[in-house]
Amino acid sequence: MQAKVASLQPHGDSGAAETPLLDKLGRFVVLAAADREIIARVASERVRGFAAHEDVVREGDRPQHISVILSGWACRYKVLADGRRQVVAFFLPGDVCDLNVLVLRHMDHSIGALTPILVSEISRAGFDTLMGAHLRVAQALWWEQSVANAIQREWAVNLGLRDATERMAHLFCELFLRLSLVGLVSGHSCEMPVTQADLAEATGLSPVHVNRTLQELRRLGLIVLKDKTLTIPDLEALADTAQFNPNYLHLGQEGRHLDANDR
Amino acid sequence: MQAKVASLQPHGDSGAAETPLLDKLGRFVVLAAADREIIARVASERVRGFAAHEDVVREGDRPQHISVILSGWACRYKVLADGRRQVVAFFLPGDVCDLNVLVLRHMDHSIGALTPILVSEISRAGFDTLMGAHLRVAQALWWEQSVANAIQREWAVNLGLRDATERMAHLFCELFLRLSLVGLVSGHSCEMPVTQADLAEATGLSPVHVNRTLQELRRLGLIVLKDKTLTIPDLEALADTAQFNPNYLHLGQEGRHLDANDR
DNA sequence: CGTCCCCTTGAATGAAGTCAATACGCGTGG
DNA sequence: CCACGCGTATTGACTTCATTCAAGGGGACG
Repeated sequence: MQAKVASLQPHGDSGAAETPLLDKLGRFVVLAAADREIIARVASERVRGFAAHEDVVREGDRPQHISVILSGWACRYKVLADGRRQVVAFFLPGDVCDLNVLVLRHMDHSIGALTPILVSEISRAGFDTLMGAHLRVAQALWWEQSVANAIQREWAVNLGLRDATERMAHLFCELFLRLSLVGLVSGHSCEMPVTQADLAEATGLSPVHVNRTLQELRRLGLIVLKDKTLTIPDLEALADTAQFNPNYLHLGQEGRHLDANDR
Repeated sequence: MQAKVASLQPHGDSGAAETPLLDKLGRFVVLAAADREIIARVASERVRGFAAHEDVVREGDRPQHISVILSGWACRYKVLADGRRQVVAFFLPGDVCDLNVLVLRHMDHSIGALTPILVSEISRAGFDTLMGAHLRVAQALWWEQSVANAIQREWAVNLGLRDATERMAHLFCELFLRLSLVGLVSGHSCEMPVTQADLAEATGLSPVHVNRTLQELRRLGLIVLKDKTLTIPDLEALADTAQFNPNYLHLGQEGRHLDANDR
């Protein structure tokens, strides 16, 4: 009755945690050594750290660079005039924060650190290098951006029609798979370094109800969450209660035909 | 107390309704005559009609072309295994349905007509022509895509933290401004050719509650909605109750510095 | 040892959903 | 011309899910 969850197995814990971006891009296109080298170089030009709760970019800013998360978690959020906050995306290691700041000049939202983070700041010039010099890299970046958009759409679905339990379960499924892409799950566990209040802002629930929802998921034996560590004993089962369909993450090696070595 | 709504005046009813795409793109970059000509040509190669409620593309498909709405309204939606539907975007005349189908091969959602529509189907080849031949056009398409993503984010905010009244009001503000971009508002009125059930799927509310919410907005004198026509007597007032901040639509002529004639 | 942050729990309230009945147009065909 | 059916809009009564308010507990850290 549930759509196929063929690719629910965590993906490649092969990836080295130091190069989450390479891990991710390499999952879509087959990068040549030169490609990998140039990504690594551009992405290490300027590295910056932020403390938890610090803003990386703020609404209204006109950033001159793109940020890539190297370690830690961040989020994209918007604030209404009366202070209500909604997190509309989580950024995990390897995620590119905002490719389109280069075309939309003013930020229409903010990006904040959820935990202490390290980000690589890629300048316009560095970006042009990436996009121009190597076709495969440009394609990979486009793909990463497209997947981010797809995730954004799925969040709308999550907020629009899933109840609290499904919503939390869905978020956990997504984060678990995304973390597995960059080698950050081990066995059935991954880090979950955010507070219940953070989860509340991401799911549109109240902190109190997040707490109750987590207890419900625990009671059902679907998750173990303790000491900032999430364990999912049975991912299929969790996916089932979440009505989670991983297709929107486009994990299917869709771009593997774009092989840098096949010319 | 409300963020500046400087650009709340409807934009340029100058645009001819026959060329909504040109209207929109021309709002970002200044297109040369040759640019306009090539867009018009590519966009008129293959035109197709769909009846209301017909699907333009379905989840799982691998479309070989990009669709641009010429007339009528469509939507992007997702369906859960148990049949629950969530609309995650409205497409109005001039909107490009999905630039990234060219990189993400399988559709992770469907696109359906809300009213009878005419779409222009741009093939991969036509798309390459657009992107390759004229830098300005490529930039304009990127911009259109980026704005679409920004809108998607705002929908998440809408679903996550606004109550029913604010949510409906917000949707109306957005649609009104987007329609004004393509010359489809006259005075304080625009078409609203969708049913209350459609609005329900877009706002994550039940049809019954949409009805009550509409009555509430009418009672407050914020909208007149009758015979598929929406009239907003006081856009500022509606925007205020919606906590609507138009910045995410990026109406500010941000790309006007990209002038095709300034070389 | 106190303070702060985070998590937890309970009880009361409220917003939106569900169910069900009714009403209104509108086109179709008898 | 009228009866019928269908999709859409409306209304009322009841239920449910989630929020709010308020209080207490536990651990980390100065």
